[in-house]
Amino acid sequence: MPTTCLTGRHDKHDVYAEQCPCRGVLDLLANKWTALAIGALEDGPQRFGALQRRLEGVSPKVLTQTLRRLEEAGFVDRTVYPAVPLHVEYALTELGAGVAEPLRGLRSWVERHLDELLG
Amino acid sequence: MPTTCLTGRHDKHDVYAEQCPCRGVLDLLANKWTALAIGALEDGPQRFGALQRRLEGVSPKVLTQTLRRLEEAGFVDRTVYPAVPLHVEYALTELGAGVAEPLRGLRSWVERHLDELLG
DNA sequence: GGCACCTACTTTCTTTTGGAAAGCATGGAG
DNA sequence: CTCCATGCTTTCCAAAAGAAAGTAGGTGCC
Repeated sequence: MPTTCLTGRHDKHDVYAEQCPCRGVLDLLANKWTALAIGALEDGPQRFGALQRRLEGVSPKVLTQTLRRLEEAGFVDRTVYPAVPLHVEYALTELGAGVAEPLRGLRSWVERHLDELLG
Repeated sequence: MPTTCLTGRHDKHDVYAEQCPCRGVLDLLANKWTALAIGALEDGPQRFGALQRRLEGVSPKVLTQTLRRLEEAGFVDRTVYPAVPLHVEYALTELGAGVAEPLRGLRSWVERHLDELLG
C-alpha cells in the first residue's frame, strides 16, 4: 500500500505522492535559481539589481518569476521603497530562512565535491 | 571583485559563478525528479519499473533522461541483467550516496513544514 | 524643454525542456 | 500463433527557460 497524501492537512505528507501539495513545493525549491536566490538572501535583504549581479547569468525575466513564486509560497518578502530612487528589497521570511539550510547543504556539497565529479 | 571559477580544478568552486562547472551539476541535482530518484535509490538498487511506480507521475521518457544524466555525471550505476526476463538495475555510486544526504534534507524539510506553508 | 540615466521590470521571440501517448524489441507462457 | 512483461524509444504538443529589446516613473544636467 503506497503512502497516500491528499490535500487535507491531517495526512502525513509524502513527496513521492503525486497528489500531495508537497510536489509543488519541491518543484519550486528543487530548482537552480531558487537554490541560488535563497542562498544569496541568506546574507541579508537584497535589491533586485544586486541579486541579478550575484546570480550570474540570470535574466531579469527569470529572476522576477523566481522571486514572485518564492513570495507567493511564503519564502520571501518583497518590499517596495518608494523613495528616490525607487527600489525593491527582497528578504527571507522565517520559512525562507528555514529552507535556506537544506539548500545551503546542497550548494556546498556541489562545491566541495566538484573535483571528484570532474576527476 | 566577484569570485571567479573557471574550468580548471585548482580554483575554488562557486555555484554563483556562471562559468563554473558547478552550475551544470547544481542544475542536474536541483531538480524535482533527481531529488526523488536519488531518494528512492537510498533504499537500495532498484529496477526501472519500481522507480517508475515510486516516482508517481513520472513518464518513462523523463525517468530515462533523469537516470541517464545521473549515470553520466557519476551519481548512479546502471547494470543490465540479460537474464530472463531482462531487467536493469540502478544503484547509487559512492558519490550518489554522498549527495543523497543533502537531498534527503530538502525532501524532509518539505514534508515537515508543509502544514506551515499551507496554513 | 530635451536628453541621459537609474531602477525594476515587461514584452517579444526563439530555443530548450517537460510531459502524455503510443510504439518497439526481446523473450517467455499458453 | 497471440498475449504478457520489462525497459525503453519515438512522436507530438505544451510549458518553461533564455536572450534582447522595450517600458515606466523619477532625478539631474545643461
